[in-house]
Amino acid sequence: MHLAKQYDPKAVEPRLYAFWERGGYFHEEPDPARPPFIICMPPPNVTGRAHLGHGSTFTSMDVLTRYRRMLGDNADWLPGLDHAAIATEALLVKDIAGEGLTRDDLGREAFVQRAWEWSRKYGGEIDAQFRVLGFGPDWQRGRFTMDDGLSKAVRKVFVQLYREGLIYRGKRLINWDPKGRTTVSDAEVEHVERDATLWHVTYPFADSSDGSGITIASTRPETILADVAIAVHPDDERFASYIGRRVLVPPLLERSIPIVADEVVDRTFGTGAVKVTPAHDAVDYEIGVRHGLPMPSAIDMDARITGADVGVGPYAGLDRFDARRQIVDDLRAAKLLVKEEPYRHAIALSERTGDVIEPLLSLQWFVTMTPLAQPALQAYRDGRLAFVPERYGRTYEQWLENIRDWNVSRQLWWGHRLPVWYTPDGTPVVAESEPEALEIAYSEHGTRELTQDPDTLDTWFSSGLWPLSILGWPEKTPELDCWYPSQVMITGWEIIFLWVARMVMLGMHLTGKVPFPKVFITPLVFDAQGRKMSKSLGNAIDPMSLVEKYGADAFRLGILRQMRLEGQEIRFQESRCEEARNFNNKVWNATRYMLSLPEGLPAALTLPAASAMTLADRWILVRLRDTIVQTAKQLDGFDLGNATETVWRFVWYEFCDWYVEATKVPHNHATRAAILSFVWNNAMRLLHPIAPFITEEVWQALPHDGHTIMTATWPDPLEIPVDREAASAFESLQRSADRLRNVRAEMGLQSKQPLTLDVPRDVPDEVASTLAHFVAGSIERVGADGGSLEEALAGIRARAPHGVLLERYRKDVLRLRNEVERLERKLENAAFVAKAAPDVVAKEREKLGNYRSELTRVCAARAALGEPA
RNA sequence: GGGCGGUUAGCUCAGUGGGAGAGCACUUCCCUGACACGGAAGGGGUCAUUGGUUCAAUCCCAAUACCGCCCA
Repeated sequence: MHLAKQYDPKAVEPRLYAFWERGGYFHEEPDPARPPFIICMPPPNVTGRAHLGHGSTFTSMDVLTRYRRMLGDNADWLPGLDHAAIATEALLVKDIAGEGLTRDDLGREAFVQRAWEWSRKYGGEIDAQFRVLGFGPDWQRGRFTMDDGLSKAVRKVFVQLYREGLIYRGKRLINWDPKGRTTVSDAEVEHVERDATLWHVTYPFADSSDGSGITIASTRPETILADVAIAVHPDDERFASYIGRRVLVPPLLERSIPIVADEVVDRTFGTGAVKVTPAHDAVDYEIGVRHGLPMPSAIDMDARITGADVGVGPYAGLDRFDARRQIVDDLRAAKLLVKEEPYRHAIALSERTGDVIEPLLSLQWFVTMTPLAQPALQAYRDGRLAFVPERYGRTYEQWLENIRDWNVSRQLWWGHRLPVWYTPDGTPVVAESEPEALEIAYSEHGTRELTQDPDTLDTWFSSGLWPLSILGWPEKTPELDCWYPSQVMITGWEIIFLWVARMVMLGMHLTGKVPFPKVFITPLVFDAQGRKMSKSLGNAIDPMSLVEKYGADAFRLGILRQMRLEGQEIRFQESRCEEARNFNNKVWNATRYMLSLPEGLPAALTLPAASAMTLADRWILVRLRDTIVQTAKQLDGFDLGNATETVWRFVWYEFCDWYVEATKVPHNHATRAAILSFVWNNAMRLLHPIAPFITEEVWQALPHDGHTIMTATWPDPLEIPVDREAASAFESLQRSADRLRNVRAEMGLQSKQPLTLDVPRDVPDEVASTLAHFVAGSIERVGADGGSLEEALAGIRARAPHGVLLERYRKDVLRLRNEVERLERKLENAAFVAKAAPDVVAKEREKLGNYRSELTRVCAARAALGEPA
């Protein structure tokens, strides 16, 4: 069999993925006889593309699913797509604008039709990208949040919550996204610090014409038009006499409003007096409610000034920001603007469109959250729901403790339409279907005339049902029986509120069960300077381009090795992928070496008799066993970065650097083919969840059982014989090799010039020649050492010019004396011996003994060269 | 304002209550019969600062400084 000198992932990966998919290895049926291991994929946006974030989150899911499948679990990773209403609709609106059309020109039906076409087109694209990355969810079970079954679940839940009194319609202050032309929930608003201006504006007293008044400070003068009061703190002596008086609203001066006292006013902000605009500010809204103030609006859903509720004079129809400029100018002209100061404050932006959020009073549908939040909080507090890393539990807890009602209606067309109809007099009828609504309308309201609410539901409403609906709920399916709750939810911290908490609340409310016992929060990916990756910064890296350069396995390895269990971010370095490509090449070439052995490889994976094994054989088996145990422990604890590191180190720094080298020594030939095959087969299985492609390719090329490594069993450490004494002796050999290589380097010896080693007669030929190979040395036998093999190895000296050896000994003596002195001091300290743990003291004593005997050897060697000790 | 992270080699980061490690980068040597996407040998750190606990602190505790994130 001929294998190319360099590993070429492009020649391997697509072929193997097709092989897996054809073989149906990603698919699983519910099997109550085996422990389930179910992960629901956070459904990517249907218009989305793979990005580096998928590198950490989705690779983690793939690794864990593959691992648990090999362990024999009933493992399934359930994929899907989210209809992502705002994002998709925004794209569509932009697209049809290119044709000179608006959403309304197209009409609802045609628009939705078009959204479906887009979904089919783009949904296929991200799935294809996931295949390139080697992700292996159970594609046959893929679901889309707009599918019939899932839509039915959404309607059912809405109706149920409504009938339980947990959904209501009300006029409340909502977050309006003018660009997206829809409301968004509190969780979709981000606060960003911006430079702004604080304008100090005087409102003249209505009852005097001497020009006196009260001055307030505001960053939003355009909302002055809808002011209904001025508020001051009740204990603020500066304004005590003003309370109850009225002022005129500038710059029109056509309306008068009262000055009220409210505890919420911050006396240190601005002038200490604030304007109150209940229809356009959350804090003002609360003041308005407390004082029974009217709540007129002056800004409409186009973010333009409107005179519908209140006189707005010449400003009617102006855009909110134009109106701001105009009003400031007019205030200045009227000498009512007393101060303009630069001011830095947080403004609210829509996470979906980036537009400045406009708080508006609007009639919308809301979910009452407190009754849903209580059980979700309880589940966390009594441990039925746990976060990894734990600290994210606090985030979850605090959000639920301060939860506010959830505005779920969206003024979009793409999404689940509200199952709400209105009678001619505006009475809402909530039902799962139109026929049912008609029935209710007739029996309860005596009419058959209904109009459906035009709004759709917040996308997260359907996402919140995902762990249930993906399994067929509300139908009773075998999948639901077996696979709900799932075992772990894996996602990024940015959607703990938007998604995780809502899944828990809805899942618990509908089934009484927490949808998953564990939430594993993966780090977010940033660029190497710690900046968020974005198109505008131009620092975004397309995972597809990394696969193109290094291969999917290298991409996965590269990003996994940058994951830290406790980390909240990865500063992504592309060099890590390059390193991983080199690692894969190493794996490939080690395989080539094995395939080139003249004696060939055995047909079966059997180990030689223990008595036949060499020192190196015994060592690598011990290392393999320890690696298996450690890797499994780390995977079980979601510590994927360290699990990857563990396998990597074993493969490269132990197996390739030491064991493979040892097998080149003729004394080690007899057992090498069997051990190499056995260890490498195990190593490939350990590595497979992390780097699925190359491990499959190598596994297939070497002795193996079964059709695919995907369904091979996870290595069992108990099947591996261990001889720790031999392993420890081999480690002495390694230390000897390190020391002797240093002598070689200090002598300036070229690699082809042999270094002669004085090896005691009682060191076996196999061991002596292995050491000689590592240092490119030749062996001269000297008198027996008499001690253990380990001691003999530690004492092996090189034949080198006296000067070189003396320099080496000088350094050794210095180092060893230092250690001996340090330990002597420590052990002479009565407090240490008395108070430290006995095993610590014993260990320190042993260390001291070792250093002393090594020092004795070095001194003796030095004396033999004629130097005083 | 409340909460949470981080500060270890030039860079990105591991790590442990008993005198600190990796990769990249750097220096030197080597295309040794798997691999130059490789091998070998090196240089480089008062483990942010200050106090405390302890026989012993880079590690635990407290405060400070700086960087970042979340919530309001």
